[in-house]
Amino acid sequence: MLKMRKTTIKGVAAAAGVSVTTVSDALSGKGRLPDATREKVQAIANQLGYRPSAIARGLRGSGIGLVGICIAPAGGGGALTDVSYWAAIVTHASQAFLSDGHAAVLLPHDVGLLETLHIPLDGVIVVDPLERDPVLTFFEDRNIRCLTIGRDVSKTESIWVDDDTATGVRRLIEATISPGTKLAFLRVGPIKSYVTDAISGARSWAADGGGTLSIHQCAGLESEHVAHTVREAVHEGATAILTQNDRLALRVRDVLQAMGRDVPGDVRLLSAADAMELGQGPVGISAARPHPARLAEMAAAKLLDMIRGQPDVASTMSPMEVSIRESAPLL
Amino acid sequence: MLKMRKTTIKGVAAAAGVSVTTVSDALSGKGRLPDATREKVQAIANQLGYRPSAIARGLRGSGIGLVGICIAPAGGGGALTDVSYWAAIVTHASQAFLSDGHAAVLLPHDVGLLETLHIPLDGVIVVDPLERDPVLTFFEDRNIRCLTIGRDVSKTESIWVDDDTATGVRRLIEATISPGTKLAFLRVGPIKSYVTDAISGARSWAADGGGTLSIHQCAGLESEHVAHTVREAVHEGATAILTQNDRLALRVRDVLQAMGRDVPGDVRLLSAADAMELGQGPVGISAARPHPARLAEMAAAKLLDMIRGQPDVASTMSPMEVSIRESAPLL
DNA sequence: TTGAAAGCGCTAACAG
DNA sequence: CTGTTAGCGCTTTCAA
Repeated sequence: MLKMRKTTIKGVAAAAGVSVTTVSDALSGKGRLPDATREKVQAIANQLGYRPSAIARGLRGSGIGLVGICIAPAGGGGALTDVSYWAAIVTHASQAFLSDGHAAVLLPHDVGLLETLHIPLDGVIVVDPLERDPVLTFFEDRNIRCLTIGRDVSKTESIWVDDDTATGVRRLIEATISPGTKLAFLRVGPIKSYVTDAISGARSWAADGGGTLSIHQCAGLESEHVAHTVREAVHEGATAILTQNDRLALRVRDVLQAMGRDVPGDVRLLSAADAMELGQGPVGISAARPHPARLAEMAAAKLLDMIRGQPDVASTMSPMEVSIRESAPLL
Repeated sequence: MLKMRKTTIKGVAAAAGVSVTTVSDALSGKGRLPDATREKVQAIANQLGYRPSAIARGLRGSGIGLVGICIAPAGGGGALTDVSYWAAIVTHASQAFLSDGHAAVLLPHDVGLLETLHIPLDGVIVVDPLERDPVLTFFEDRNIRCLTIGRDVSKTESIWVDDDTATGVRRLIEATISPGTKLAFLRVGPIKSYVTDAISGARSWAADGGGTLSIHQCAGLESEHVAHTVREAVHEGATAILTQNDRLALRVRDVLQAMGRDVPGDVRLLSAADAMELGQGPVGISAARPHPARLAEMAAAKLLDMIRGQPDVASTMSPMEVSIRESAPLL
């Protein structure tokens, strides 16, 4: 099979015996040509298998219809539930972009790699940015419109979409933890906005006389680290544990069981981020419910607005519901 | 803040008092300019925040470094396990592309949408193509290099990477189902190559005197449909059921339990596609193990070879292991 | 060692 | 109604 040069607009023009303008107009529906000409040109273009070059078209100005999705790595070697969160965001955002004629490019959360990429992006969504995230600076530097799901707490000027984790967590605690309780918050991995928010939710509960709060950092998601931290918390008298996320909650549940502590009898267990898995197993775990799909759709819509040059795009907090389960039933 | 026009190579040239050629050479390392000139130009470019336009660069020929990933929709409103399969493929393929300077674009499995997209693709991976998949024709028509994970069984000329489901399933059956057994295969959803393969694996087992095989089509994944089909199979005397995939297997397990049939006592249960979830729950389900991550890496590597113009890219079958669990223990 | 100029494929002014 | 022409930003001969 011969590798012939792709047919260009010039080829079509020649074959049809018209000018390139006529071809361009005929195919794009601009300029009112007589239907006869238009159809003739279309027929010939079709027959020649002509496909306008997206690159050449993009060169004239407006970009090429590409939007990036850049996902920060999860806390502890993401598997399980990060995947479904992540997948929900990617599919929903991507779908929203598609229905606007844009396509989503998967971007690495790594400036080194990003620098090698040279892709003409109309905008980017960064998911769960870290504190002072260099990736955000990267996009800022090249004037690429950027919107985050979750926030870089160090940036004030940025536009974002986020779950209202502070309020969600506070409500979750109020509904399930009796006043005066010693509550331990368990963190793990890099600082993301939802963690900060969860902590401030818990803090506000404590500050308003709900109880006392202590914060514990887990070295990792491995059982031994989790066990160590849980022991520490329990030893200090905590009778309720709030974990940063679902995976940590599952580990804590296992650890408590192994320690012979009853959930919720001896210790109540909560998670700041829900996931299907929390509903399964011996003792379902109460949690605040993030809405990745909704966030993704909002983020995509807003980013598209920004791309269209809309001036008044604002950040949005999305309210959370809570899932009450056996690990911390209603008071 | 002023919205100034982006600095182009011309701007840099003017600012540096040299020609555009010099700028181009200085930045791309071509043509042996004196280091003095080069550094000076680079400094100025840097200071002006100059970023060469990927589009303009691509216009000269070679494309822009984009590769598509196009995933066919799963059987019954994909959730659960499709997600992890899908995610493994997307992340691993995308990573492989990145390390070669390419970026992955998420493409819809829908020619209508694809037509609106106009993205300059160097190649595409289509995941789990359907029979006579129009999407494949679409890419073929525009001379876009295409490679599939799973195969379109109707296409002979195409290049693919696939699990060797036929052999895997046959081994799974041989290891767990005693000769002479009536085995029922349960299908659901669109025809994909792994289904065809699973069936031919089972057929070859039956043909070689292993037992008898009947094939049943489920109308959907809803409990009532599954229950209906299972009842049908059991009524015909089947004492072993092999399902097309994990989700169907989970449903069948529930249905059998609801019918008061013991697994594996009354009926042995197998799945042609493994997933983490099959290892959980009251009775773990034996299954053949697909390797999405490995397939994705192989697919990406091969596609990149094709893009580089390598002539001898061939299809590959990847061997499967099996997971033996309680639903069908070793004979 | 450097610069001028010719495109790459397409669209949008501007003439005819 | 249709054709000519001038770019879009860059790379790449080919001269100077």
